[in-house]
Amino acid sequence: MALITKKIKGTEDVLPKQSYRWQFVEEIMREEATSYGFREMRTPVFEHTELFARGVGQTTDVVQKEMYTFETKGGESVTLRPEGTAGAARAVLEHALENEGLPIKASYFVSCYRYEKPQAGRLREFHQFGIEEYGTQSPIADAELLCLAQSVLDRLGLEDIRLEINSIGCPECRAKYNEALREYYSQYKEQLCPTCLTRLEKNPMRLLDCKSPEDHKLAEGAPKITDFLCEECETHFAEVRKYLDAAGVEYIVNPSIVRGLDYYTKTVFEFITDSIGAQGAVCAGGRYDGLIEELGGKHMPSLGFAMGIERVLMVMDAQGVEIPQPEPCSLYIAAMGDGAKIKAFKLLKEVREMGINAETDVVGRGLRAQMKYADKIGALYSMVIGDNELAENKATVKNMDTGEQTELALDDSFVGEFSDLLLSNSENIGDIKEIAGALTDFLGQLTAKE
RNA sequence: GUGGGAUUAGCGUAGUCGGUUAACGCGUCAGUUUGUGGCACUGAAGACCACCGGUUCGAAUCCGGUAUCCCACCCCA
Repeated sequence: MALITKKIKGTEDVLPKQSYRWQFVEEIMREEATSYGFREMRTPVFEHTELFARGVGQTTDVVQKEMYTFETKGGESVTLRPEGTAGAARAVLEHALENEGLPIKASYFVSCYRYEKPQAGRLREFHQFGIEEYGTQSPIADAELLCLAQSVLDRLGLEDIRLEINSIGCPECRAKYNEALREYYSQYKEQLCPTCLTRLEKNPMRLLDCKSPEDHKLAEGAPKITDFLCEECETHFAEVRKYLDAAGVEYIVNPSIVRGLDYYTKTVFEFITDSIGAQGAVCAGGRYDGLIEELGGKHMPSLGFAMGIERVLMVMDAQGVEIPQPEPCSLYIAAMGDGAKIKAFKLLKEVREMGINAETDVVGRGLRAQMKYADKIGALYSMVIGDNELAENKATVKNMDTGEQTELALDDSFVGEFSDLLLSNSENIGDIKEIAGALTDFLGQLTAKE
C-alpha cells in the first residue's frame, strides 16, 4: 500500500483495541485526584511562547532546543506546550482563582510536545497526568502530594518503584551551593567529561548525576546541598519527611536529584522504575514557590507533579499488570431477509437502551459469516432471526460459550427476558451480589445513626 | 545534536558466494449443496523486498545517501 504519509516521528496512535488501557489508568488518576480534592482543568495545547520561556526558564534545554514554536498568520509566536505547569499557572493567574480561596487545587491531562530524539519512554508527543496546588507553603502539602502520587501508582498495580526526594532549597541557598560546587569541581577540571565542563558553567548541580564513572566518583566527595540549606528550607524538608514517615510513604533522600526546569525550589522528587529502560522517571515534580511571581502574579508558593502516561503504561506492560478488558458484545443478532433485518434493528435499539452492548451485521454477510463475526468479537450471546422467527414471533438465543439455546418471544418481553438471562449467566454475578450486600450494610448503618 | 542496531504482505518471519512468476505462519475475505461460530479442508486478495541513486547482462541480495523504527548519550514524564 502506498500511503501518502505516515505518522510523525515520535508520535503514537492509540488504536481501538488499546484504548481501554488508557481509559483504565486515566480513570484511576481522576478518582485519586478527586479523593484528594483536586478538580480537573483543561488548558489549550498552545500558548504564547514567552509563557514557557519565562515559566520553564530560558536556560533550560526544554526551552532552548526542544520547543515546537511557530509563527501564526497574525505574526505572533506560539508554542505547543512542552509541559503542563506553565499553562495551568497562567490560567490560575488569568482567572484570579485565588479569589475562590486558597489553596487552588487542580489536576490535568495534557499532551505535551518536545522536539527530542525518540527512544524508549521518550516521545515527541507524550501525555501527562498532573497535579497543581497553588497558595500553600506548608510542608504538609508537599507530603500530601507525594501520598497522592504514591497511591495512584499503587492502585495501578506498579511494583518496584522507588521514591527519591531531595531539597534544592530556595534561590538563596541554591546560589551558595552552586558557588561551593564550582569551587569544588574547579580543582578537577582536567578529569571532567566534556559535557560536565559546560555544566560547570551553566548548571553545576547537574554535575552530580553525571553517569561517567570518574565524574560519579568525584560527586561522592562533592559538597552536599543539605549542608547549604537555610534554616527555613531545612526545617521545611524535615517536616516533609516527618509527614511522609507518618503516612508510611517510603522514600530515599537522594542529594543528587536535580530538576531540569528552572521553576523548582525546595522539595523535588522522582518516582523511578528500572523496568522500562533508561527513561525510568514515571512521575516527577516538586515545589515551585517562585513560579507565579515569575509570571507576573503575587508571591504564591506552589507545588505539583506530572506523571507520564505512556511510561506508566510501559511499566504495567513490562510487569504484566492485568488491565480489565472492556465489556464484550452481549448480543449479536444475525438477521436474514429484509423483514428480519428491520426487526433486528428495532430490537437492537431497545436492547441498547437497557445498557446492553449489542451488534448486528452491517456489511451484508451471509449467516455463517455473521456467526463467525459474532465469535470473533467475543459476543456472549447470538440470535438468528429469519422468516421462520418472524412468522412465529420467537427466536432462540445461543450462549456462545456453552452452546446452550434459550427460546425467547420477539415481543415487548424480549429485552427483559434477555437481560435476565444475561444476568443469570454473568461471571460477575458473585461480585454484583457482594456489592449489593455491602450496600445494604452501609444503608443499614446510615439509618441506625439517624 | 552525537552514537549503535534494524527495515521483505495487516502482524511475525524465511530467502544473500547477485540469476526465471519473492516463500511460510498468523490474520483478512469467500466457499465446503445455500438457517448457525470455534476445528478441519479448498480457494482468493494482499509486497513496486523503506525510499533515492550507483555497480552489473541481471540486485530483496553488493555499494552510497536519505527516511523511519528500536536502543543509548544529552535531557526529561
